[in-house]
Amino acid sequence: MATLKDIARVLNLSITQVSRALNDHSDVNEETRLRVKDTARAMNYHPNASARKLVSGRSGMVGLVVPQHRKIGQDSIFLEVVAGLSTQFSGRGMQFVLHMMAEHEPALPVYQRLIGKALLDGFVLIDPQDQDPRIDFLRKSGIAFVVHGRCGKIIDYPYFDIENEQLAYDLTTHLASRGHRRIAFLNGLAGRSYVTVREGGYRRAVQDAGVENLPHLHINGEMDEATGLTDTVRLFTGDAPRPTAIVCGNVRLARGVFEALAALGLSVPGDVSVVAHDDELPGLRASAFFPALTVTKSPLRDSWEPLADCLAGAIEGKPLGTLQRLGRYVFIERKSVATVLPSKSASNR
Amino acid sequence: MATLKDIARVLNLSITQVSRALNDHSDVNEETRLRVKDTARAMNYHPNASARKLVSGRSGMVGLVVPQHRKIGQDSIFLEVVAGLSTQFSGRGMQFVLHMMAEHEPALPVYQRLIGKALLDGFVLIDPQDQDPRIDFLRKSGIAFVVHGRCGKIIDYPYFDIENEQLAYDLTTHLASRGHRRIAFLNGLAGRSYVTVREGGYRRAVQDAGVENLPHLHINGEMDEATGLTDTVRLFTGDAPRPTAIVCGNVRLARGVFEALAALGLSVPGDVSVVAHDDELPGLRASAFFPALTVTKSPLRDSWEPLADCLAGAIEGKPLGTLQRLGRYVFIERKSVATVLPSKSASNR
DNA sequence: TATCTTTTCCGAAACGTTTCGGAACTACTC
DNA sequence: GAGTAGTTCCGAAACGTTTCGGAAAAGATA
Repeated sequence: MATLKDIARVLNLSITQVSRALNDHSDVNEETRLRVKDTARAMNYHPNASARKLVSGRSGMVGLVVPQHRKIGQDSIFLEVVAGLSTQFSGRGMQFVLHMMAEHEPALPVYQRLIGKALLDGFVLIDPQDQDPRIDFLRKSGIAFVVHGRCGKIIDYPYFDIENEQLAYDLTTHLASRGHRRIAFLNGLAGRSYVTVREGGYRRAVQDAGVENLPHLHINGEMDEATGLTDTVRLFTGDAPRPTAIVCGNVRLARGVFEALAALGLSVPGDVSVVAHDDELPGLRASAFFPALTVTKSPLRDSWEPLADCLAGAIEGKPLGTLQRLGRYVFIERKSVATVLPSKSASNR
Repeated sequence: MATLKDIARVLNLSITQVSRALNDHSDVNEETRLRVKDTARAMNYHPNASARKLVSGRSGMVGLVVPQHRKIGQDSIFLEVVAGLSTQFSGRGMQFVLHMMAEHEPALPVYQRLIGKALLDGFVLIDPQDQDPRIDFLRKSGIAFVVHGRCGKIIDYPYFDIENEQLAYDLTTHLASRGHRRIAFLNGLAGRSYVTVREGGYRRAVQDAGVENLPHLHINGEMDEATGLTDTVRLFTGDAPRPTAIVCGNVRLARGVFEALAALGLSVPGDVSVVAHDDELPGLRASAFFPALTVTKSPLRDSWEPLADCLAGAIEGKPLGTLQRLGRYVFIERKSVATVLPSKSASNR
């Protein structure tokens, strides 16, 4: 591999000057700069990342640490995350390191080790929990990072997030405004920050609508088809007051809900109205549901670019203000919601 | 971060001796070694990977370069590959770099750049093609690599592979031995080395069975359900002589075949016998088919450990003999094959 | 002519590690 | 007591880059 020394020898220049020419420093003759860049290209020179990291502290590498889990082979969201982030960073000439932990390995020591080795410039954090210790840890280590989501009270770190509170509020309120009084919410696994935040939005909407809050209508769980199906069956077979509408945390849950309702002989939206948040998961189109599903839409795919932007910015030391971004979502009304007549909404079954 | 210098200062030793103690060299007092290791742990020292790479040439990082493609969100094999390899390397204290290329970006310059930066110790190559230029390129660059599969005539590089020729031969011969004379083979995309090799095994089996080779019965294509379905429909609706048995390149194709046959009103194995190779893809169990599918089984999941082994060995400079491994497969006979009577096999439709 | 700027260049040090070639010391052999 | 062998240590160089603090040359100003 060609080094600075090789180029310097060929051009009869000092290593210093070659380095400065390649890095566009000011005190190098324009003609020299061109000569240097040309021969660098000709000798297909690439700066040695290790040497550069050693002296400048930058390696151009970022990391993602994720726990291995049994069902990872079917976790299409994980796939989306990895493919998206990798594409983003590769496109910026950065290296993307994927570190999979053993299933229940504690995360902090892993970050500790990786930081110790000093080869990563920063981390992407996904799936933040309500009180996520990783954030504090990384903040204290002084390494750059960006969070996909927000958590905690003091949000003084780079993040990309969508307005989960408002989105849950909008979905729930949409149903309430159509006369629904008992609205179920199939939310994600408790503990995840976006799940908690969405729960807040749902609560606020229920309160604003002046509806009694029935705890059994808010359900936490895995966000897959099977969960959507079983939760729906439970909602409509017990003795508890049954909902007339369901808000689903994502489209996959909604898929399960539709199946369960069909199996129970209930029609959408005739008997039950359904809405969902739509991350645009691969192989599931809300518009192709029957009836087409009313959603708030905010493609997960749009996250990777701002996330990579923010992390790159954080590494370069840009001010925090430019590193905190919110993604947009749109409300798309389709055919899965019906208006409830006052009399019907008062009946119990 | 603690460095060798820090430890040396604390223990009143030279940097040299601390380094040698930590790396278990012979000429350091046993008691010193312990003292060094203890304080290193106490100061939570981790060797700086860049510095190490710079002088020793090893960074402990390996890379996988894959092209981005439209349907990557649903490519569960890709997911399996990434999760499997990452877990393996992370478990060995190595870093796994995932580089996604733009959709039709040429691969060689990407490898060139990555090698130039000199931060990776080696590469994992997946999806080798019949004449894969990457292999020659990496060989010439002198960097370590391991191939998932084999290709070309001179196989003088580390690889992990399964016996694709023999496996296709076994599946086809199994059907021939049950009296089938027209056996279709739904193979993968032409050009991939394992597809070509399997085609060879199929050809050999057909020849050994003394059966006429009907070109229209060997079909190349994507290995998904949709392809299995459409290919089967085509096989059973044209004027060409129809098969009495089908060999599927994987279980997902077989799924599509089963669906198509059901739609066509043909029974398995009464009207058509079906066998497949089983990589144990997530969410698809050959034993849960109805009727249960006869397969050659060789879980993809068993590839990652030997692949990582071979690459690590290649980086350490182990002899080639230990770096070329073959995975086993087992033949599992179930219920999807019937014996054909001579009279029936002679009829045309 | 002497002093000051500006432009263009360079030597040397530094980053943290590994490793080569010895040095110092002890213990043993003849 | 000289030589040999073994054990335990260390200084210095090297890897390839960036950057600090100047230096040399040329032109402008006094």
